[in-house]
Amino acid sequence: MREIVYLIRKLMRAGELYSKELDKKYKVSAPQLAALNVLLQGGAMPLSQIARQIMVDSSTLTGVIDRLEQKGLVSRLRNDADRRIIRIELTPAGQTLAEKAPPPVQMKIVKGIRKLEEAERWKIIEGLRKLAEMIDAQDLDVETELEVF
Amino acid sequence: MREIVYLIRKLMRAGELYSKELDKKYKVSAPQLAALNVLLQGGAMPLSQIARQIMVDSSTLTGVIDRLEQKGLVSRLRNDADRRIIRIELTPAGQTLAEKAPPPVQMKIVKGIRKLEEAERWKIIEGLRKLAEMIDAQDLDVETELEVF
DNA sequence: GTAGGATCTCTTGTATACAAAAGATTTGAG
DNA sequence: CTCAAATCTTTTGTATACAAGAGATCCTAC
Repeated sequence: MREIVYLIRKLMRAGELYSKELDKKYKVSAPQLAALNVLLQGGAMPLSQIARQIMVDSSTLTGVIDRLEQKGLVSRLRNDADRRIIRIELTPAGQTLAEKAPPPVQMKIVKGIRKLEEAERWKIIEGLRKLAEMIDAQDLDVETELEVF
Repeated sequence: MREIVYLIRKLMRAGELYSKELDKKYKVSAPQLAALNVLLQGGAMPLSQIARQIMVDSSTLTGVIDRLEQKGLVSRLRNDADRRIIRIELTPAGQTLAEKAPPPVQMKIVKGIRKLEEAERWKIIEGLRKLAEMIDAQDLDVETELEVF
């Protein structure tokens, strides 16, 4: 039980360190790469849609896109039909990078997973699913749960 | 495979939202509560030791402790034997809060886990362990793994 | 006893991350 | 048609988070 919390924290930390590493070598962090990948898969799209896909708040993504734009990897295009929407588009440089670079975070795990038996792989997925379900089922009500302690 | 990444991200996000919720209701975030709990268990100790236990960089923890100190939940005590070390100590208010409040993050999951069969619980732990091993085994070398793609 | 390395905390700089609210624009209700 | 609600992006404010390096202090080898 305590161990579960510990392990989750460990995964989170590994993800962060990985992102820094990526940033150092490729000048692109994990969230930035995630955005590029979404654009590579789905083509130009509004910021809000990217945010949904990578599960990040739009306000967070604004900054991420800013940095990608500064590096010339994406550009913002105003849509004349609906002027609220700004479509984010890969530049050629962004396209190249997105194609060349691996899916963010994934990589670290990918290599390890390849070595596992099918059964082991399932164990991981099932376990994570259970955790995710658990989190979905409960609303974020802190109060109620406190009484358990 | 993609699903694993998605699920991990989901867990991370749930953790963040949980922390904000906690902060709103108890004026203490998850990392702050984690620090308080370590102090409750282990008594007054230097910042670096707390950092190790909650797996956070010392430079990060400095800010966390600052905020706890501002709220009067901990205090910094200079050690005369070794003047580099500053022992962090729970104040009475901090002690009360740490005793009353649940272990951070844990809670959300705890409630769900209680409902699971032993076998299910094992599946989760085994899965997470496998992931964690995987991450330990590999160094953070981005380069090598890139070639796979 | 002193210089160099080790250890501990803190500062600086950058990047996430969220909520809340502001600003611009579109849409829908009446 | 018009005004309010909804939608989309940004801004603002706060909290993590890390690395790199600064500053203080201790310890060890010589």
